[in-house]
Amino acid sequence: MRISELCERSGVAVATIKYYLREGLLHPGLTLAPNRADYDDEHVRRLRLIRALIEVGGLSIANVVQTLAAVDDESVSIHDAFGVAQDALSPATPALAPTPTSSNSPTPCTDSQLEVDRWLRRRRWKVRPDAAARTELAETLAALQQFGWGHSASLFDGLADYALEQAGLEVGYLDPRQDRSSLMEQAIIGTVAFEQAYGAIRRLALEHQSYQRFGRRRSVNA
Amino acid sequence: MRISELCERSGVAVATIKYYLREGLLHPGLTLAPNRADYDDEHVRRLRLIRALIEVGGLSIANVVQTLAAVDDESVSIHDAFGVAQDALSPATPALAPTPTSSNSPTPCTDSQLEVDRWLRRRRWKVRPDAAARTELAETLAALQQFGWGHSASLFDGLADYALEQAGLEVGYLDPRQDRSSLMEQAIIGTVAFEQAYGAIRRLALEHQSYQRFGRRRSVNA
DNA sequence: CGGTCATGGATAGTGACACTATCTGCCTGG
DNA sequence: CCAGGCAGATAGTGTCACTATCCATGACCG
Repeated sequence: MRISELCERSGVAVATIKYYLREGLLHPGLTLAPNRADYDDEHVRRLRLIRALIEVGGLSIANVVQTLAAVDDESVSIHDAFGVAQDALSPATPALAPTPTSSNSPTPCTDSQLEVDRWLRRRRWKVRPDAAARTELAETLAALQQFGWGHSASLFDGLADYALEQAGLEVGYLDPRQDRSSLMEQAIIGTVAFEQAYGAIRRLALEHQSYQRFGRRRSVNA
Repeated sequence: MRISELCERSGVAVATIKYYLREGLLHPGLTLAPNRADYDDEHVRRLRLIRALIEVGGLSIANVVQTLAAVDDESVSIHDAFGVAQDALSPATPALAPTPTSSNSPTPCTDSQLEVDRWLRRRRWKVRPDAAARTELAETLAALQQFGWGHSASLFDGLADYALEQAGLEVGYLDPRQDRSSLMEQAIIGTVAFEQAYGAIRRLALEHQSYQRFGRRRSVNA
């Protein structure tokens, strides 16, 4: 099919498809002539994956490139794919110490980092030492502490018990007998989409619970 | 204190503080003279909140403005604050039907939306009909369905049970006898930070579980 | 066979965003 | 009394994800 048909089927604008081709997100079509190329269902499928990663997962183009590279690289195992998807989802940390004019250190993040690392060891979770989520969790812990939410990483124990269980279900859902690329796609979409889903559900639950506790009397404010 | 001291104490660059003042994120200091203004601990505190919302929650400046407006508006109840924080966290939906060159409809989102709404009714969750998280969840569900993860919103039942429990704990942790602004801040930070925390923990758990299932034999790929 | 028009490929431009830099006069502390 | 920090205003920067324009080509249509 030609690019215009690919556009129609995927709902992605032609100019955007060309952009994705340039950036290497989408494999080039089969060139039939200098002004002719042929795209197939694989391209439609890939575009769906790209859009899902961007719209649902909120990934940047660069992260999508990395993730897709892992999908296409036959030497990357499913397990590694989870690592790739995980790191792509973790918001980029603005590196260490941007030193904002003053070299003052409002960064108790090192402490939190140590605490998080200890906490992971206690739980015996096998996680790469350089997993991006470690840092993210440390920063989050630091923020929570600053605003009066507990003090230690054991604050996360309940969360972690459940996350472990949920992750087990999710990983178990994957059927290793599927063809590799489907499996990869499913693993990656699962990683990003369930994360968004839990976030949304959590916010809905929070609203519901706060209604039960603080609501009913409509904003009368004493 | 003057702006340079505020900068030192908060770790935010002077130029950035000025920017926040312009954008209305930070209340102006007490003007003592055309070239003199006085800032206090409230400003330091507010800057901490702003940075936490931006760095931990990933909120845009515009969302931070909205959220802080709710914090400062005495007529907004705690319950409403959860709603505000929730909507600020939900990624902005690119409106309805951007019609990307073709008016083809690759949007089964309406179906998912109906399904999500029915699902919420079944659970008897009291949630604003226009809560942003509803739409977000519908889009996520659509994506999951496309890639072979189940079919109905009951996919989320387990997630929801746990989220409800967790949200109950979180809301229960707030002490209504605290002064209003602290309570608001704590509620808002809790909303955004626990969401990030769960995301990070979930990714760590996923990596651990996938290691148990697919790992050990290092990426040998058959 | 000739005209038209979508296409592939390249390059440049756009608008949003979150700052960042510069400039202009002031005060004010030393 | 004057060097220097400060408030306030305006303009500039870099990144990101597209989007628009251009050009030469060649497929399809009559």
